Amino acid sequence: MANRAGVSIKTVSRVVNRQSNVSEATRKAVMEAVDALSYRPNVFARGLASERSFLIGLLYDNPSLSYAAALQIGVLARCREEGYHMIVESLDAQSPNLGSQVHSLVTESTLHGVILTPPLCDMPAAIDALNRARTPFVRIAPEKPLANSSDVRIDDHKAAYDMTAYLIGLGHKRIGFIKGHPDHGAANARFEGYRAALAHAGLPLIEELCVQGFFSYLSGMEAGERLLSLKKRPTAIFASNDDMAAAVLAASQRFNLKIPQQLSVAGFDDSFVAQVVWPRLTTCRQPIKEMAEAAVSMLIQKTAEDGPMERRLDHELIVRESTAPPTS
Amino acid sequence: MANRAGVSIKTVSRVVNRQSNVSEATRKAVMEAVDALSYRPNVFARGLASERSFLIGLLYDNPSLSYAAALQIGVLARCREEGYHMIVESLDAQSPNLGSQVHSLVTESTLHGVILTPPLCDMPAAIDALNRARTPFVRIAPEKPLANSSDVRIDDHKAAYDMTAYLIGLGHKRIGFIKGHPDHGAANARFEGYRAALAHAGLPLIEELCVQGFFSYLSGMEAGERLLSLKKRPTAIFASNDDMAAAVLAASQRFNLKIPQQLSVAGFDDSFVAQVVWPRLTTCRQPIKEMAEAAVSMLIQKTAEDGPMERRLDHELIVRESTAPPTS
DNA sequence: TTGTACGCGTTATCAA
DNA sequence: TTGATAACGCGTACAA
Repeated sequence: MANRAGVSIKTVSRVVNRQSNVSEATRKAVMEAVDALSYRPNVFARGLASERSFLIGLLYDNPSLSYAAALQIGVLARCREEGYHMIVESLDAQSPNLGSQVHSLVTESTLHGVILTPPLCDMPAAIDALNRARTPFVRIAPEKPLANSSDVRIDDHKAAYDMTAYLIGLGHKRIGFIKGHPDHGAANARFEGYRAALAHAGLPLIEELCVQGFFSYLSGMEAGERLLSLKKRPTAIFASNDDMAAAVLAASQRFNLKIPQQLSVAGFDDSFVAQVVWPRLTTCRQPIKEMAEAAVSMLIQKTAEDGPMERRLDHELIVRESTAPPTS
Repeated sequence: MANRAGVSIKTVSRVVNRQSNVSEATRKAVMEAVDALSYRPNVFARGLASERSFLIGLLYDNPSLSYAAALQIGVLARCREEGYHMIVESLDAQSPNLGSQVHSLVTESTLHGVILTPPLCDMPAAIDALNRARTPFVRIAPEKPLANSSDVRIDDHKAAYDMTAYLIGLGHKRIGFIKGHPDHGAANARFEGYRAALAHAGLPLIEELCVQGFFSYLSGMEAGERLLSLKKRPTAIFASNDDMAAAVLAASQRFNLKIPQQLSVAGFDDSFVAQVVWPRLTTCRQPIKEMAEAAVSMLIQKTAEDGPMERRLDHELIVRESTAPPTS
């Protein structure tokens, strides 16, 4: 114990926890001892004795690794600043016992808070379990706001609207759309944004130009091939994420289409692949790291019962080489 | 407590920990109660009372997100099977107080074991700290074996040798090589493998064809541009990982080079990008997920003091569309 | 095969 | 402002 090295007994606790009621003199003495012995309060003892576990749970079931990885960077950064740790779990959103899995998880570890990523954030079973365990959570990019629940998101509707409007502004009239995974709220919002932009420009929504994808590269490939096999193919394709857009790029190679001369391709997320494929993707940047940081901050501040908060961050249209005016 | 619901008191502990000395009858009774009350032993109480924390730490400082992400999938899978949890921390390998950071981390959390990824696995400060805290650890793809330390790896030397030999077999004689980050042991092993294959084929090692990269896309881009600007440019380029190989693909676009007709490109890892770029990359598959699983298994088995183990997994040459015989 | 007492390192409560 | 003491929920050692 540092108390021996210092002067007092478990006033150490007060110092470590930055409580008041400590004289500057003893505080200093304790801090020195802490440094000298490189003392660190044991996480388990803390967790056991108090409510505070200093553990943030990141729960995900996401086909896109890059999305989850980017999220983690933000979570880790904030955790480090605040002396928290991140524990990550992958769950199957479709599992019938998702609820009990989540419940086990949080009661087992008495997590300080949980970050729910899509599509988990829209699973009633998960949310119920969290509420039951009285564990604070914040949802990332959920389908719709929920009473008594915090979330952080971008305006997916507007983002997709902006992208579509940009393509229309380029002169495109036949714009294909590859939808995202139907379980993800953001996917639907993006499709609605696309529709709204078409409508606003007086362009018809053409059924055969809207095909279902699932955010995965493979699904993007299939969707892309279907769109490019059309008798009247689109002059531009807007995919709901970058992985699928990259797949469209690959598919267009098979059809011997020059990008962007014969086909414009746009993605969403501005993930790593967007900058790695050739031509680089025009896309919509989602500030994933910042979203993660905001989520952690909300969880930590939540010590006081402030009620649910919502935080909406800005997206950004990133124009690169995969889009251009149609040639015809 | 489930004991009330069941019959006995803390025989629950025995059942939960799968100890012997429990009659089938009581075991069943307890299990039912456990299910009924959805009881979960508290991680903190366990960690405090025993040595076992059921927490595996994954420590990384890796420029490549995809590598870390792939690793996590494997770790998570094994953890789930064994009832462990994964806590991940990102560290700065260059930080002067890396040692104390690692030390804090493990003493704070009494981690059951730690997985050290490159380049952390070759940092004496980190290893010392772990030894000091008497925390078991296994190193992924370290530079060289260490006394008293477990590791899991592939044979990077042979893998690079195989790839180089494949390119030579195709007829290439001027094969550029983009090195990986010098802090990563695997990077050096790969370069040596490349050299050995050249030597074995009686081909000279041409200085200007070997350029330094750092595993990042950007560094691959710069290295690629340098190689392609050469008066006598190589007919093939072998990059130490896929991110850099993808960058070479992009760079070759600027030079108006057709892949693979005018330039063959090979990568390493078989990461997501390898299949997403066009043409898809010929690469060397590293079973990252399996390596991670093996690492966790070693950590968990290590309950008994078996001494250090080494595990070497197989690599696999994956030939795709980015390589072909030279045209000249 | 099962139960009892004790302690793990910290925080919380209440006195001093 | 500080210090004693009792939890926190479990595992371990030993007794029954």
